[in-house]
Amino acid sequence: MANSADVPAGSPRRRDARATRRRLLEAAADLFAERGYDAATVRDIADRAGANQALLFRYFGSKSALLTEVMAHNGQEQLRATPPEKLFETALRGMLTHRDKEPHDRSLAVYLRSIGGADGTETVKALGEEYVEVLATLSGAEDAALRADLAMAWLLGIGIMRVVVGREPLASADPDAVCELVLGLLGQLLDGTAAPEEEWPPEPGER
Amino acid sequence: MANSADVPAGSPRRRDARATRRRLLEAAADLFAERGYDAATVRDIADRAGANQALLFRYFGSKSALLTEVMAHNGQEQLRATPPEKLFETALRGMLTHRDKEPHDRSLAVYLRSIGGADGTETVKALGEEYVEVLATLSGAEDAALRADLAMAWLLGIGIMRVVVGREPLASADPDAVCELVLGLLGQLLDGTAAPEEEWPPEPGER
DNA sequence: CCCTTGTGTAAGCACCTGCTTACAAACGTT
DNA sequence: AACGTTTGTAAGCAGGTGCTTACACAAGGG
Repeated sequence: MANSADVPAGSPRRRDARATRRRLLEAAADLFAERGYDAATVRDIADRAGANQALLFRYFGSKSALLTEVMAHNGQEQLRATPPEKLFETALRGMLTHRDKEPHDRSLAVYLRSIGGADGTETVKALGEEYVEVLATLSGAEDAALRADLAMAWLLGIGIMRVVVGREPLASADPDAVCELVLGLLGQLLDGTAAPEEEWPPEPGER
Repeated sequence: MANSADVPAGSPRRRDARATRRRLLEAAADLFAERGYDAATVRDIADRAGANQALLFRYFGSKSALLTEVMAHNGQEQLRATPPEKLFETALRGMLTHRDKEPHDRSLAVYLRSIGGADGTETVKALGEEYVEVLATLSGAEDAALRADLAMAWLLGIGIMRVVVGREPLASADPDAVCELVLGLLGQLLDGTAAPEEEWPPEPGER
């Protein structure tokens, strides 16, 4: 942007802190999503960014601070740009259409691959909490929070099956087919029309 | 009996390879379940077993071989002792009534905490495959395998939410309440009676 | 008794981890 | 040109990892 004109077009600047910082952020998002937070090393991140790892610590302070920035940058755009009633489907489709090439939202992949980890996963858990809070607003049932947890659990499980385990036929299934199966049942769950007892409540309309 | 008199009665033998081996196996099952495979170190395992870590490698060869033996020992008992139609509920209740003190089946906890890991998780994935195969036999639907995957995904997600994330209110919810909510919907899923919005195409034969 | 065998132990090896430091080179300013 | 600041680099540190080696001790048999 505020680039000087005396530099040849191909190489904007040889020394550009902001570009390096951005490359590090990008590489970190990639590797966190591919391997999870713990398994992605700062050396690998710096290598993929074509930078020295000392710069990573100069610009971000620590590996966990890097994760925080990655999640803040990648994560909450989708969350805030999506209306609550579309949130689940959007997130589900985001996972189902997961492609490594496209610049898709990596926060879910980071979340899925980092949950089991030991260190610094507070940041990723925070993202999950935001999701489940939005989900809870969709249910009028008395135990809305529990139902939202169960919905989030299914979303999480489907993502793990698909992205990290890669189980077939789920991993290659048509996203539309999966969505139809899941969203129908999830609607029942959140609406409270899923009858716990044997006989269904005759009046579904408490909301 | 064949014990020398100068040894207290409680300790049968001071040098007992099989007892040591068993203690190592037990300690490994505990720590794999508590922290996941990657985060559990061989030093911690040996310490909890009250043994030297060199013995761990003498008896098991490697850490991943230890995991294999733990999963083979702990895992498949429940799987084989449970009739298919009860499998899902048994596994779900096993996770919901998760207590660290009781000598419950740890294989599910190992599975949940080790999935995201990088090394040697092939063994834990194999257990999941056995589960999903049994689940698939419960469904008469055409896409039984996909439905079984989705059921397994929910089981997995609920387990992760409960034992690794610890999200409330799910983590403290009454197991019966959760089972009622989940099993009802899961029955629809596997039965094929879960109807999405539109009516189903009579021949959904494309992939 | 010595000698072999099985069991337990301490120390170490090679490597990896996040992170730091000392230093070189490019830049902006004067 | 000389300076201080910013950007980049190489080397290293302290701690941890899975795993190995060398060795002490107990048993049991000849």
